[in-house]
Amino acid sequence: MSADGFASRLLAWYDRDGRHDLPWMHPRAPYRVWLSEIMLQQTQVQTVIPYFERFVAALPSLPALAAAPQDDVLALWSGLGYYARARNLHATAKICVEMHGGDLPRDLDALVALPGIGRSTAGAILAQAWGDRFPILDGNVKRVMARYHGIAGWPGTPAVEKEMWRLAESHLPYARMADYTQAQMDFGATLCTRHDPACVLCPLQSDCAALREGRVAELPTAKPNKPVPERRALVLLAQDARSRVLLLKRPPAGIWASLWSLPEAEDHETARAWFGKHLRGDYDHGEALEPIAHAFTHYRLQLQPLRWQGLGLRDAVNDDGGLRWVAFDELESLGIPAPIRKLLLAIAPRSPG
DNA sequence: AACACGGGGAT
DNA sequence: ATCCCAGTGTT
Repeated sequence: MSADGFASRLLAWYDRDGRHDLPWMHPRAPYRVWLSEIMLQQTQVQTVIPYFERFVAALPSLPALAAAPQDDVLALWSGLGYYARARNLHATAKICVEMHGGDLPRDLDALVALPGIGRSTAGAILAQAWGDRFPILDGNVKRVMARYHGIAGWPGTPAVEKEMWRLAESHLPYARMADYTQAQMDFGATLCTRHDPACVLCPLQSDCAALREGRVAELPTAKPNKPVPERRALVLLAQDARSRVLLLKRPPAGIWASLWSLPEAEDHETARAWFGKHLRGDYDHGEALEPIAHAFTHYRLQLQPLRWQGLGLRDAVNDDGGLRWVAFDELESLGIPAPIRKLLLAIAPRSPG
């Protein structure tokens, strides 16, 4: 074990107080570890668990994922956010079937070369799936390193991050790498938390710089914040005589890439033009529904839905591959942005509200 | 170095 | 309201 006792103390804590029953641990197979690590990027454990269970039930192996249609993968991801993760996951599965015999490569650089896998995720996969000796540097480890070593400066800056990689590497044990990796994440998520960490219970309290210096609350240094812009848009909620809803597949890049959503327009002029080109009916008969406010990390979005019923498509646009009438009972099989899904469920027949 | 990329939970 | 989370990819 490393000489300073960091890892051995963390492992002893993990044996008693860590989480040993997370779904991706039983079995702790490479495919499941990989999937869990991707889902857990910027996403908390309790959010991920039901998505993970549903995903592995539908696509239990890497080759099964590789063979699945993209719409199926996005439907399984729908509501989890950061949909590039799902597209990269799918792309990586195909590459692994093509180049690595249907398995993930057991090699750091080969993993990092795959879409959606950076250095931290690659280390987490190698350590948890095979016990290989690589560090991770996620938000938990950054927080623990900042406090334990008294490192000031936002961890997103390259200089701070580089120093933290070095420190994380310096603590690696020579055995139990899978448990050690899980231990760090459990420790950061449940004891050395962002707010009100349980320092009195901490196995590292005797050597923690932040605790010694009374800087626990101010470390790690918060990200400098900037004002977030607001964007407004109209969304067109067209229904046909059978109450089906007209959905449009979004472009493969940008926000909500490749998901099915409602047609959007910047203003009424643009909306009217789009309506006239694609639909038969009277734009001015649209009913304005309650606006939807949706907050992203980097901007706020206010959507104003306009609803029409009993419409038809113009004959000429039936071949448009990105447009589709969708019945309410088909919604669960498609990848749809969370606020749009919520809106559609609110107007569904026999729905609450 | 800064930004894009979702959604939910905590305060 | 605001922050931030088991980050990565693009510019």
